[in-house]
Amino acid sequence: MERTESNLNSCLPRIRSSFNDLTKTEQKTATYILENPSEVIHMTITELAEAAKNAEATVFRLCKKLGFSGYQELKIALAGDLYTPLESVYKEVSPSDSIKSMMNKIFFGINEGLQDTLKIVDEEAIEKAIQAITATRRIDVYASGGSAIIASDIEHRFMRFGISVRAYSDPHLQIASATLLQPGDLVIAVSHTGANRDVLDAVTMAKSNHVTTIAITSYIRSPLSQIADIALHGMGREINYRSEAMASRLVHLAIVDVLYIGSLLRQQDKIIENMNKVRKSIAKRKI
Amino acid sequence: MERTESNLNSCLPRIRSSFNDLTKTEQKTATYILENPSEVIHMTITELAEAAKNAEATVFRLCKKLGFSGYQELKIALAGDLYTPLESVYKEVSPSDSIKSMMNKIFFGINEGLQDTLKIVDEEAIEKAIQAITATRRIDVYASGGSAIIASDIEHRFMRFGISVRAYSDPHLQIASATLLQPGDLVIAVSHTGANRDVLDAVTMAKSNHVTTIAITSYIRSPLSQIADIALHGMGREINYRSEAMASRLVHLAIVDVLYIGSLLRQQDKIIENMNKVRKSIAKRKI
DNA sequence: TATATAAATGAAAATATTTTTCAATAATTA
DNA sequence: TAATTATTGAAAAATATTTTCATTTATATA
Repeated sequence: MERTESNLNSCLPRIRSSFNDLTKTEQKTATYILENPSEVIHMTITELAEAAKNAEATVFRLCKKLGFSGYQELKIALAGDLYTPLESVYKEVSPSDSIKSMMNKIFFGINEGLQDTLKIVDEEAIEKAIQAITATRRIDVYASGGSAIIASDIEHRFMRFGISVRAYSDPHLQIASATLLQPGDLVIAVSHTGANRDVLDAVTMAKSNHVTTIAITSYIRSPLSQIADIALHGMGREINYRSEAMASRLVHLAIVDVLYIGSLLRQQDKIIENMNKVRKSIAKRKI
Repeated sequence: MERTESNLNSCLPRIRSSFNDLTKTEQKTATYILENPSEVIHMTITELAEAAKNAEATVFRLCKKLGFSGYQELKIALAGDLYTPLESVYKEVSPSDSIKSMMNKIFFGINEGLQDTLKIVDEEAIEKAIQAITATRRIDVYASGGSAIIASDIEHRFMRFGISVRAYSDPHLQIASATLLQPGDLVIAVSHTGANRDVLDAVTMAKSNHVTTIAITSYIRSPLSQIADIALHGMGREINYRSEAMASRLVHLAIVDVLYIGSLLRQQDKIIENMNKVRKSIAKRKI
């Protein structure tokens, strides 16, 4: 999926999110920028190239790859980043931390992930996703491993709309469901890495059936983002303690919230009726 | 290129304070910048000169006069001025909101929930919960509805510890599992309201089997919090659009992260402790 | 008011920076 | 291994910037 040029408002999160897709020399430059952002905003492309020990052309290609129109745009975005208070303090959790301190760091990391997501969000893609959701009668959700709970959440949430929503974490069921989909149906695929083979296969199958596909991943240039019709990214900077894609799943859930509320607002009348029904039934089970 | 010592974070204020000292044409340019800052950061000096209807040299002189080393420095400073931090006023999401604005509000609401949780957190309870988790060999997790995904997440996460963890969202299975639990086992019950009858029944049954119980809810005085041995609360202030416990489930997941990382760190302690024991035993043998 | 002086301005030249192109090299695939 | 593709940097081309300088405009003074 291609990116729009309209929302280029942040540089560092973008670099982090795309880092693995960069070439070796590009990574050298990217690292230099990540480590010396406040120097870079005063440097010419020639100076940066020299500092990062490669050619101007490489720096320029990096700019393009990150979605900027050129070096100037990157610098402008970087300057904006530098006044983010969040950029500053990020620490690793250590065994000697108090409970309070540990919680502080974990919660702060989550919030950072949310903030970064806000910066790199492709509003147009969110808009398209919401439109796709409000237009469909059936949603199949594919995910596995840690992302399976995101899929369950999507199932649980959108079910209230009265749409048929089903989450599949089993690869065979994913393919089976994808095979049976028809134009007008919708697939949402969730994967932290965006490189899960089973999910990719299922999405490919769905696409061959002319089904609209939405991807939710943490990496902009992941294979899943590439093949999906609509790609959404949560920038989940991770707490560095044996992180198991921790913050990212919270960020992905937050994106689900956005899709949910967005869809709700788009088709209030139809849905609110259903939701009230559901809420009343549930209330009976409560003391 | 020459370095500047100029303070970056002050282009617009600097223009305002120097405005009266500027010449007529300089003021024309200054006015244009004041009125279109977000355009200017993407313009070349030639474009700005044309837009403000005067020569490049004038624009350049303005830059110098304002204390910048050149046009680039002015733009960088301007980009810094322009950075708008996350909306601090929390409002309800409305259908007329843009995608960006909606996301801002939702993400901000989540962060507020996290911050509030930090404020009211019972560190002692967290500590006890972590101890209970690291001490047990079996965890059964009860939840239903929207909280079921929290339960799945707990299952998925703590499984990696090598403990037997099983999440039950089905009321019958919850009761069945609670009936079979034995002292030393652990129950974690998750419920947003803390008033789900089935979960309450299962927890009561578990307690009658002398099993330690941990509750994760959003309400301190909920029935579930009252009967559980250890009660954890996520303050999930909700986004006010027909919220179905939205932010709260993210906050609850964040609490799970805290328990997970906390347990991980404690186990590390335990390993070091064991190593010390071994070393001491060896020392004794040397007497 | 006319004139001298200083300040302001823009056109164009001189620099500097940026993009683009392209050939060489490295990596990958068949 | 050969063929193909991707990566890279040097250099050219295109743009952008700063500087210079002649001209214009304003200001002060006789």
